[in-house]
Formats: sequence, C-alpha cells, structure tokens
Amino acid sequence: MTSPHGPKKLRADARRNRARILAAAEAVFAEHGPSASTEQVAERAGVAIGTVFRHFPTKQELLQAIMKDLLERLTDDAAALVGEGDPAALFTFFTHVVEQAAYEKTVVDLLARTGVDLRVADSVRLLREKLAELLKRSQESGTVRPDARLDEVIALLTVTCEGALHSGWDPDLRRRTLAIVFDGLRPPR
Amino acid sequence: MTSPHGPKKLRADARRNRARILAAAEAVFAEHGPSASTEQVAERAGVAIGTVFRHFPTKQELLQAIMKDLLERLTDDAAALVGEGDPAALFTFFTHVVEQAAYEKTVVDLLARTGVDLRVADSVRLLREKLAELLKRSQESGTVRPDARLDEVIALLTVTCEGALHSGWDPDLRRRTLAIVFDGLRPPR
DNA sequence: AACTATCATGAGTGAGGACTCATGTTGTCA
DNA sequence: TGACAACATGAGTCCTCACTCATGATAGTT
Repeated sequence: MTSPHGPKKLRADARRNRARILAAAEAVFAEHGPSASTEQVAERAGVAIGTVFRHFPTKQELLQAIMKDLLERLTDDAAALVGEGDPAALFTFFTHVVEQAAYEKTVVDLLARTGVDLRVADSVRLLREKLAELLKRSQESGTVRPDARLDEVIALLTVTCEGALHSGWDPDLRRRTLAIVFDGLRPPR
Repeated sequence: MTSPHGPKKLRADARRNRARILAAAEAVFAEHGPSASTEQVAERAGVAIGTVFRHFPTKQELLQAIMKDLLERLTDDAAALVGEGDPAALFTFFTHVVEQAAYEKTVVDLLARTGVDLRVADSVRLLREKLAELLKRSQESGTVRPDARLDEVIALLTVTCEGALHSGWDPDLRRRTLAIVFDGLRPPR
C-alpha cells in the first residue's frame, strides 16, 4: 500500500463528484467501449472536464479505477457463492459473469485486451483466489472434471464474455454455447 | 459481382504497389491491431501515404480487403479438409484456425468487434457454407454431437481465436482450452 | 521517341481527443 | 463570519491521424 491510512480525506463536494464521475464513466465506457472520450464522461457526470482530470489525472487511471471496482464486485459474488455450498457453483458463477458481460463492455475489453498489467494486479489476484475455491468445490463434488486447471477455466470465462458481448450473442446462442463449454468441463462418465 | 470482367486492368507498377500495400497492412495490423496508423502501413510498404489512399480510399476499405483475403484463405483450407474425408475434420480445422489466429490479430478483431457488417458478407457466407459441411461430416461420423448447431461452433471458434490472441495463451494453455471445448462438442457416450 | 492517361508523392488540412492552467467558487474550521 | 485551502471551471494547447491535392514521374501505346 502506498497510503497506510486508506483514501485521503476529501472535501464533501469532491467526494460526491468523484462518485458521480465513476458512475458516469462506467456507463459511458460500457456503452461505447474504452475509446469513448473523456468529455462524454464529464458531460454524463454533469461536471467540467477539468474536474474529471483532477480526480483521475489520466484516462488510463480512470479506466483502472472502474476495472478495480468491477473486479471487487465479481470477487464478492464469487465469495458469496463459495459460502452457499452449491455443487455447481462454478457454472452458476460462469453464467452470471457472462450475462453481466453484456453490460460491461469496457471491463471485458480491458481484461482481454490491455491484459492484466494495469496495476490492478492485486484485485485480479483476489478474484483468482475466489475462482480457485469455486473450482475446487465443484471438482470435489464431481461437477467438474478433476484435471481442469484454473488457467483454462479463466481462459474460457474471459473468452466467452468477449463473445457474448462483441458478437452480440442472443440469449439462446449464449445458452447453447455455454452448454457446450460446461459439457466440456464436466467429468467423463 | 459488381464488375463482371473481374478486377480492372491496372498498370504494372500500380498492381505491384497494391500487393505490397496489402502485405504491409496485414503485417502492421497483425502486430498493432487495427488502430495502427495508415502512415505505418505506407512506410512498411515503401510507398507514400497518398499511394495507400489511391488504392484504398478509406482505412475501412483497406481493412475490408485484408479481411476478405483471409476469409478466402480460410474457406480454401476448409474446402481442402472437406475433400480429405477426415472424420475429425472440424477439430482439425478448429485447431488450425486458432493457431493461425496468433498471427492474425486484425482479422479476429474485425470478426469479433466490428462484426460482419463490413461488406464482406459474401466471403463470410462462403466460409459458413464450408464450415457447415465440415460440421455435417463430423456429425455423421460420430465425432461431434448431433445437436450442435453451426452458430455455436462459429461462436466458439471466433471466441477461442480472440483468446489465443489477446490474452497471449501459451501453446499448453491453448491445447488444454481447446481440449475442453472439443470434449464439449463430442457426443455423449 | 513522343505522347498522355495513369499513377506516385508528401506537405498540408481539418477534426477529434487527451490534457493544462488561469480564474472563479465553495466547503471547512477557527 | 471571515479567511484560506481545496476544489471546479472550460477555453485553449498540443498532438495524432485520416484524408486531400497540386505537382512530378512513368508505363504503355503509336
């Protein structure tokens, strides 16, 4: 950690604006992809462009902040599923993430394109850990083949999200494609 | 066809330059993605930027030309496999395409991102037809489950190429991921 | 060889977008 | 309630990039 005291104290209006910018950015980038302009974000947030750059000195940092947010949300979801003890938890999570991907164009872009080298390594590591737990549980309960490794699962997850998104799969195609992937992940009978 | 006489007669130097530009564009876009600048293409081809725009009036058209090229190449590959009668032809083709994807960043980008609405619909249709044949053969020989439809197969193909590419899968991960997808595509025992 | 339509050249243009900074505003605390 | 540091503003800067066009070169034809 660079700041041992957590986030610096912000003035009330600054804290409010920061939140509005983050929300606006998520919406705008979700709609138009990461190449959307910072101006659009500012407009949606109802602030001047200078304010956006005060909170996030570069566009890159703004994207990182959004990504960190989403990764943490996903990690929480995964953690909740670990608690529930669903034997098919991995498939549940998989489906959930892919469905959500349709509304998170940006994050999928970032995950798959820019890679994971974005200084969000910590958040990614946490998500990996939760996913590893989900995988282990599902393997122990016999829902997932024992020789499947975390890397393949993540690869399939990422890739399926991208597809569901950019290629605009309709719900039926999404279901059918996931069904094939899930069958591939099941243990041989 | 818009031109019943095939491509218009070009002067020798023009034909040579057109070919060099296409090759350069494929290389540059493969390396840097479709956002690479037209200047880079011109430089790599050893021509002035005006020459690039003489042959391809917009960047979009240049990208389309590359895509058409690749689609035709893939269609030929698929047609050859149809001729050979390999019962696992679909898997062979699938593996081939994914391996090749690592060198074709641009096309995968275009296929998955810009979609197929790029006025290359004809080339896409031809490739689909060949793929349909491959699928049918593989299903008849019992290699692929009979309820798999072409849409899912194409979805998985596209998506796997994207992953192999942007996420930089190493050969081992690529093999393992494909193995899962193929298992999902096999008929239940 | 002479002629000309076709082609190549590359500095220039215009638009868009990331980022800055001088100026004005407001939350906060004594 | 003053006074100041923190914050907001948005016109302006700088840069990149797709695309143009006036000028010069050349392949193909007679």
